Order: sequence, then C-alpha cells, then structure tokens
Amino acid sequence: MSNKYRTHNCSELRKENVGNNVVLSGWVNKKRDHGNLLFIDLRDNYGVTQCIIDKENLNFSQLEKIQLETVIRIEGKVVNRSSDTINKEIQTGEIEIGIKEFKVLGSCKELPLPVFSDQEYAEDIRLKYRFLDLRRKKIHENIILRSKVISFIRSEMNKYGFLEFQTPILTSSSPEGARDFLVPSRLNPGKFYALPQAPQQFKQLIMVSGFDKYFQIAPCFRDEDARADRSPGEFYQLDLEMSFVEQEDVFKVVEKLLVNTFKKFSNKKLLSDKFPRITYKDAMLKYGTDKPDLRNPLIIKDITEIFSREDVTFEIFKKLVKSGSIVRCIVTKNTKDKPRSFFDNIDKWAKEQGASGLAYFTIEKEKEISAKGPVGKFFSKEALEEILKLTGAEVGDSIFLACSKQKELEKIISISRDKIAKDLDLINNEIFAFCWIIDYPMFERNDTSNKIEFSHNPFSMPQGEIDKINFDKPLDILAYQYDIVCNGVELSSGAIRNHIPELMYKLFSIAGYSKQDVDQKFSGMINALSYGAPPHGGIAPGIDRIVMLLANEKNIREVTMFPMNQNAQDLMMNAPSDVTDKQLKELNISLKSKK
RNA sequence: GGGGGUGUAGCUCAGUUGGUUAGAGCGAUCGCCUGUCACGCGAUAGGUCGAGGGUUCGAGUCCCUUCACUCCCGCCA
Repeated sequence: MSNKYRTHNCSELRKENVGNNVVLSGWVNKKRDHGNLLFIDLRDNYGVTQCIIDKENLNFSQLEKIQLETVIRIEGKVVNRSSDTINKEIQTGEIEIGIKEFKVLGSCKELPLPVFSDQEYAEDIRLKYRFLDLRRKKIHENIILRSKVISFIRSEMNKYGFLEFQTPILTSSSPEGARDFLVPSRLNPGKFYALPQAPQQFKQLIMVSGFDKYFQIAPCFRDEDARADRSPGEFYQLDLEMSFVEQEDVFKVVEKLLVNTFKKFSNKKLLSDKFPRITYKDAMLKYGTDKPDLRNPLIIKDITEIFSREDVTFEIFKKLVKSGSIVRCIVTKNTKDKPRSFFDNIDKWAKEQGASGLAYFTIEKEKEISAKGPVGKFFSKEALEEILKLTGAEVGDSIFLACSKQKELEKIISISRDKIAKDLDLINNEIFAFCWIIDYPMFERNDTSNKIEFSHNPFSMPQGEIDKINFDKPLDILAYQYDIVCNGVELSSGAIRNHIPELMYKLFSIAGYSKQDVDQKFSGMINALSYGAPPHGGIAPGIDRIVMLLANEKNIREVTMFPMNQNAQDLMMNAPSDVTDKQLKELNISLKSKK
C-alpha cells in the first residue's frame, strides 16, 4: 500500500531498500539532538525507524524543536548504517532515513504522561489519557494480543461447527444473580430494560430454535464492585451452547479450544493437556476454595478427629471441636530449619486476615517423635504418629493448623495455602494449571436468611434420574454444573441446562419461587421449553481473564482498551454524566436529589 | 458499607527527630555539541506538599475531618 502519507510502515525497511526514496508517517517517539545532527525515531503501530537530518537541511531547525508524539510525514532516502551504528534492538536497525522533507500532520501539546518510558503511572492519569497510554509498548501489545486471541477463538469455533449470533443488549431484568444495569424505557413509562448479565436465556432459546451449536463473543454487564480481575460494568465472555450434549461433550470442545489457544499464544507449558477434574466437595476440602491454584503443591487435610483424643491437651482447639468446629492443616515439607520468624510471620499474617492465627509445630525425631513449636507440647507421641498417618507428613516437616467453623475455616486455610506457598516459593510461574471443578450442589443455605437458594445457575440440570431425585433433601442435590479454573483464576462457568418445565418449577419452588413467579420472571424461556426443547448445555469462558493470563498481567485493565475506574467512571469520556431535564422528562424520571 | 496502601513540580519519586529559601531524574524553555539509539554538557522556568481544620514559636512531617486513586472483604447465579 502506498499513498500520500506513506510508501512503507515504520518496521518495513531493510538493507535491500537502501537508495530508495520513501515516505513514512508516524509519531515522534524520541529525539536525539547533537546540535548539527538530529536523530528522530519515528514510530507507528508496526515499529520504529530512525530518521536523520543535519544542519545543511533547511528543515533542521524546525525539526529540532518538534515535540515528542507529534505526528509527522517525512520524505527521504533509505541509507545504509555503518556496521558500528547498527541497532539490533529494532527490526529496521540496519538502515536509517535521510530526511529531505517533512510535514506536521498532527501537532502535540506538552504530554501529561510520557509515552516512551517503561515507568508505571497513576491509574487515573492513564485512564484520562488512555489514547496516550495505549501508544505505550506493553499495553499496545496486550491489546493487539487480545485482538489476535479473539480472532483465533472465532476461527476455531467456526472450525468446530459453531454459528455466531448476536443477542439483544436491551433485555429484561432477572431476579437471580448480580445487580442489573437498568435502562429506562421512553415508550413504556416507568418500565426498565436491563443490560444482560450474560446472554443466558437467549442462548438457550437459540437451542430451542434448533440452531444446534451457538457461540458469541458476548458483552456482559453486571453492576457490582470492581476487583483487579473484575472490571466494573462490562466484560466479555466466549458464550457457547450446544444441543443434544452431555457434560463430556462440552468438556471435549472447551478443552480443545483452550489448549489450542494457550499453546498458540504462550510459551508457558500446560501442567496437563487433559484438565484434571475435581469435585466441588473435594476442592473445598483439599484447597478450601472452588478455584484452586494447582501450581501450588500444598494440600489441606482434615485432622479434626485428633482433637477428641485423651492424649492431646490442646484445650482451646478441643473445646472448639466439641462445639462443632473442625481442624484442618497444611504440611510443609522439610521446613524444620526455617527460622522462627518464618512461622511467626505466617501466624501474624493470619491474624491480620481476621483469623485467630495459625498454630504450628515441626515434627522432629531424636529417639522418639516429638513436636517442636509453641503448641508442640500438647501432642503425645502416639497422637503425633496418628497425625503423620492422616496427613502423610514426615520427620522434618511442619504442620500449620487452623480451627474454626467450616466456612470460616475454608476461607482462612485457603488463603494460608497461597501465602505459605508464596513464602516458600513453591509456585512455578512458568506453567498454566487448568482444572475442571464439577458436581456443584444445586442449592445452598444462605447463612444470614437461613433460606435455601440456588448455589449457582438456576437453569442447571440436577444430576440423577429425574424421578429418583429426593427433593426433600435439596442440599444433597448435585447439578451438572462446572467451572474451569486456571492458576487460581475462575475462567468459566457452565452447565447442562434444565430443559424440562415441570422440573424447573419444582426446583424454583424449593428456592421460594411460585409457579406464577417463574412464569412472570422467565416467561420467554419457560414458555419456549414447553414447545419441544432439546437437551442442551454450554459454558462461557471469560475472554478478559484468558487474555490476562496469556499476557501475564495481574490486572484486567491492562488487557482492556477503555476500562472504567474502580468507581465505574470513564475518566476519558466523563461517564456517567448528568443529563438534561428534557431527557429525564421524556423518560418519565424525576431525581430524588440533585447536586 | 468496611479494612489496608498511596497522594510533594507536567511525569516518576526523595524529603531524617517538627526547624533557614521543599530537592533529584525525566519532560518543558534557552544555549553548546555531526553518529546517537535512555546521546552528552550548561542554564532557566515550573510547587495551594490532595483539601479543610487543629496542636506548636515553627507543620510536607504530629492530630482530627474530608476527597481522589488503588488493593482487599462484603457483593459478583
């Protein structure tokens, strides 16, 4: 491509082009002014080319004064660089352009943040001047990676026989799940649309419509507070759904897609191409969480039974166990020579996390097995031997213990597992460790209200023969509901769906919804399911998090082009913003208080 | 809603126990420099120390309030 702005881009020219007259356009990345000789690094999306001009040229004094990040067009001749001035860091490093003419295409004010720098900047400045921030190498490349990953996923999905469809952005509010973003309806005063939290119902309706395999790079909107790995407002999912499938069929497709994607875009190894499957129950026991980081080799063990022994005199724990608490522990291999400060730091850290601390001791053996450490004296030789049997610990290992009610315990022991592994440097950063978490319970009891609620997706299919499910024990019902976790990051969540209306009414009634409630709230779907719905299921991997892992970033804003800040404001576009009284009036809205 | 961290020049940061006129690097402006690639050298400008209040002879520094950003908890089927 050649036009009045350029004959080549800024990473194209090579030795072979020496002698050519060329036109380049781009940003002034860097100037090096030698007084009578000036170097200009010209940058565009593709790379950097060094351009040079000396005092003899009439343009010299103008170019010498040019601001960084000005957009210019230069015309000149490709010149060979002498061997001692070749720059191997850039692709065009063997040549340079001898500038003949130049023109400013876009002038630039003094920069609020330098573009040519590896320095980190305050988030609000970066977001306000995102267009400058995005010129910087690292994030520019992250965004390009994101584009390539999405293109690749699209072509894979097409290859697998999936059809891409769009679903509505203005839809109806749903009672389950996150807080909705609402949009007032002008033509229906007092009524609101909701932005979709996910195209959940639509993708099921697509299956009922007979399309068999659907996917979409779908925007999802949830009005919840932000985290490092969670943008406020919107995020993207690879939403997919398939008809006439069992859980295994979904697993096969998604494993293949993710393995291909991660192998293509990262040099890191996968811990296993076949994702291990861990039941929700096991995950909660062994890792204390349903998003375990399998790069971390530490496993949690339950040793509650030890604390009903006569020869254990750890009275605080014994008393708690009697009143229903449980004890779980983490064994660290061969840590007997770690300094006291290592153990105390972890205990102190646990207290800062709101736990009552982490007790610990180290197993030693001279003639007999003994436990060293502040609480070691509470355990008899026989009790210690039993602990070794239960935990697989050996002489020289240390044991960290926590005692609490189950939920609280899982929380503290889970983050302790991460903390201890980090302190001991046990986590291999050069791998991706995927796993499936399966067999989620259909329902759970809400701690505060004591009511039975859907634990995940109310549209999931319960496991087992339908006429044999014991609805009197709802907490025992498992669902065909699954998550994919990678390196401790929840990447996707999916399920085989419940396509049987009567069963749906039954499950909703357990969660406290009447038939009328369901008919009203999910009218589109429940209606559709009664006109011949195929069995179907799917999943929705989070695009932003996939790219975040591939780009080796810890923050989702580093792979998002125009993110909002933590308060869900777009500092560049000034959103959200006030609207005129006329707009409000049309929408039939009056504000309670106005600033 | 709650907890932690940060806030000093356009940008990144230093600033000791409360003590003279608040510093550095980058950037900007001006001057010198023909082979740099983070070019080099010299000079100049640039500050409501986030904001408000208090303690004190004296506050960037101590106390209180408040705002902004960020991380976490709650929340996120």
